[in-house]
Amino acid sequence: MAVTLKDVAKAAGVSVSTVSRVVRDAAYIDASTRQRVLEAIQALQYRPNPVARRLKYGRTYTIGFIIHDISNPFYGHTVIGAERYISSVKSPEFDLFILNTGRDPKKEKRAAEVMLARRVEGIILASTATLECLEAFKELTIRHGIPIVSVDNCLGGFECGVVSAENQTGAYQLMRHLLGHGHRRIGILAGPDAESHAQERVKGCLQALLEAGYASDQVLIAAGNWSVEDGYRISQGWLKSESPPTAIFSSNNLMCMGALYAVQEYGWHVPRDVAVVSFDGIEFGTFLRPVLTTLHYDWERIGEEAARLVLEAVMKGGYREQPTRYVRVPVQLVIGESCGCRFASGNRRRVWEKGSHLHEG
Amino acid sequence: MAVTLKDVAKAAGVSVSTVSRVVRDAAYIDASTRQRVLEAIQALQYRPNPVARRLKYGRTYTIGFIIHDISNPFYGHTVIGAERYISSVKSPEFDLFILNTGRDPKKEKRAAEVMLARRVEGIILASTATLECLEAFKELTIRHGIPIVSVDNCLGGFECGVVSAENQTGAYQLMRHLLGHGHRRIGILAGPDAESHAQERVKGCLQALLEAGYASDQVLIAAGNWSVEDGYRISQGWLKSESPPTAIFSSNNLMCMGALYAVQEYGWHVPRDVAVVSFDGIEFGTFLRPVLTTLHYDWERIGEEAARLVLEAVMKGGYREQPTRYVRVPVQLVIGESCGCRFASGNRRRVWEKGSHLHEG
DNA sequence: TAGCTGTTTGGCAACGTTGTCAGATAACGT
DNA sequence: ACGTTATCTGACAACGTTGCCAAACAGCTA
Repeated sequence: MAVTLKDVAKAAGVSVSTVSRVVRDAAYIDASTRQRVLEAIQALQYRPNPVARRLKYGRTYTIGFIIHDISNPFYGHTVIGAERYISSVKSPEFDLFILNTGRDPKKEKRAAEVMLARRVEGIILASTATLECLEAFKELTIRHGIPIVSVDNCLGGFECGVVSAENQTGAYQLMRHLLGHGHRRIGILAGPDAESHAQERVKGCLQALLEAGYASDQVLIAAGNWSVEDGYRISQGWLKSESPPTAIFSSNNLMCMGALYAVQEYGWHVPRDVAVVSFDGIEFGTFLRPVLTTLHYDWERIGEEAARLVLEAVMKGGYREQPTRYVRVPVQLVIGESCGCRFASGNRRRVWEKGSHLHEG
Repeated sequence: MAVTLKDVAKAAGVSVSTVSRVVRDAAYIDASTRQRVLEAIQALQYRPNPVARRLKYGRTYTIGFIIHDISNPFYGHTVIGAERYISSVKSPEFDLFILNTGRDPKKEKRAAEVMLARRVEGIILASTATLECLEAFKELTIRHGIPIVSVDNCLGGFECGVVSAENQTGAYQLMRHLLGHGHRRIGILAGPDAESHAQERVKGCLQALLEAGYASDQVLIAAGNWSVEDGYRISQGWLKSESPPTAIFSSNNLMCMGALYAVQEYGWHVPRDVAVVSFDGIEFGTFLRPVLTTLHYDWERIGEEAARLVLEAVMKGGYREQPTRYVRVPVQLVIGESCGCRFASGNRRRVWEKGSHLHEG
């Protein structure tokens, strides 16, 4: 069906080896022969068969991307960044094999096996790995030598790359800004204890609180699983308690939306009755009222860096010669109205214009 | 490096053919032999090499997914749906090869060539194909026999599958609902003229307007390119005109956000001064104030149907025996506050609970 | 002329599968 | 005893590449 080297060889009146050499731009080819072969390739519209190449080289040139939820725009941006980097690498060209685990723990558990079956050469992990899965991924690296780069989560127990935002200093900045408005009682919506970036964000918060001289009974901390539901549930509990917080710090965007919903349902107003800020922006968040005060960072860049790290490791044959590497992506405080700043809404600029986020300093 | 049939054969003391037969579950295998082979497979953790299989069969078992913007949650849902369907099909297993074209016309133009180079067997097209690209894709189908399924856009000039929402009847419903509030002047933010679903949505609008006895000078129609910018620009123009609309119908979510922004910037209030409704919901749109009145439909389902159609065509060897097929996904009117209904906000339910959208009738 | 080096080619065996073909063995009816 | 059939197995040639090896030939030097 498709045009092969053999067809080109016949058309050009040379051997298959010669055509292959021209295609691969190898040395020792007569100029006139090359010309003839190139013409035949052009005429027949020959395209090398990547499958045959892969078999020959015993490699798949495939990077697996395990992702929790592509429909979350932030992860979508990560995919875009990773795809951009990977498609920018020519010879050899790599494929991205995307596996969306959704919220299905079964699928997440099977992810490692799927990756092995597809024989991916490296993995980008943008999924909250449970302890059980962690073991499986550890095995992938240790027994099969498949390098792993984790997005926004520092996996323990084995060598892997990590790309994440400046979690601690970011949370510190955001919390500091919030505290500038003088709050008596702060609620912190944390992520799962087991996840390193959740810890880092809490750490940054506590650092700011400590510096500002807050007492432990002025601070509420509760861990959610990053979901809207948990943000809602926890915030609701706080609001109904006898001393509700005057400000809520959410560790991610989804929980923040849950918090906003809870506040609104309770009949309170943001920021008049309770201030709300969030690590992570919200896609099209400027259309929310009040506009959120958030910590903004470039998710495409995160995807790009993850792809770079994993490809570098693949080229070098795993992490044997490359120790765990961390890449930190800078964050930027984006001040909106939800923190209680006196910012007039007329001051805002259109957020869909790239790079137009307001920032402090 | 990796375990091959040969290794298993040696371990089990049989020939490669025999192992292959066991793996493929072929007939004529002695029970005890099969047992021995299976044990060897288990012991050595043998996994068939998909690359070798593909080469042997001369197929790639790959479906290309050309997507305009994965970071748009709606397209993200489409990917999830397509991925779910494709991964549900076993023997043979197919891969999804995702190509994000972004807003880069160059990349979009090269998409067809990339798909040919990767030798995909079918294509899902969720990208606004320019006329130029259309020619390239036409060639893919006609000359190379690669079936194409278009998402939300009916490509002309060649046989292909189409999956889209009930555009016309949906727009009709939504517009009818809007008209129920008695408007004197309606602005319609349309999509590009060249795209069939843009036309269908306008058609539905006009149908409702005609039925309601609206005169042509009461209706404004302007075509945008689905972007926030265009929605903003066009709406701004309308608002500044001498007789601004009392209601705006947006053909998609992004343009609607632009419209909301323009209205707000102009100092008007939705829905008091101008009502706004939109085809397409907005991810987490219930967190917007006022809550939008929209037309909701299941994007995962769209991706699923697209994958089903394209796989069916691939199995049958192109569209030769299968005429163009349309799949229409039902829509649902979701009534919020932006249309001017008296709906109290307390009535709303939490939208992140699946399937909890309010609907009429 | 013979021997060397350098360039240009084609042949061929892989890579890991699959499926055909033929050979081997056992079980059957005549 | 024979052929016939059914069951089981191994050898082998593909699939489209690549890269090694050797062959062929040119242009050198001695």
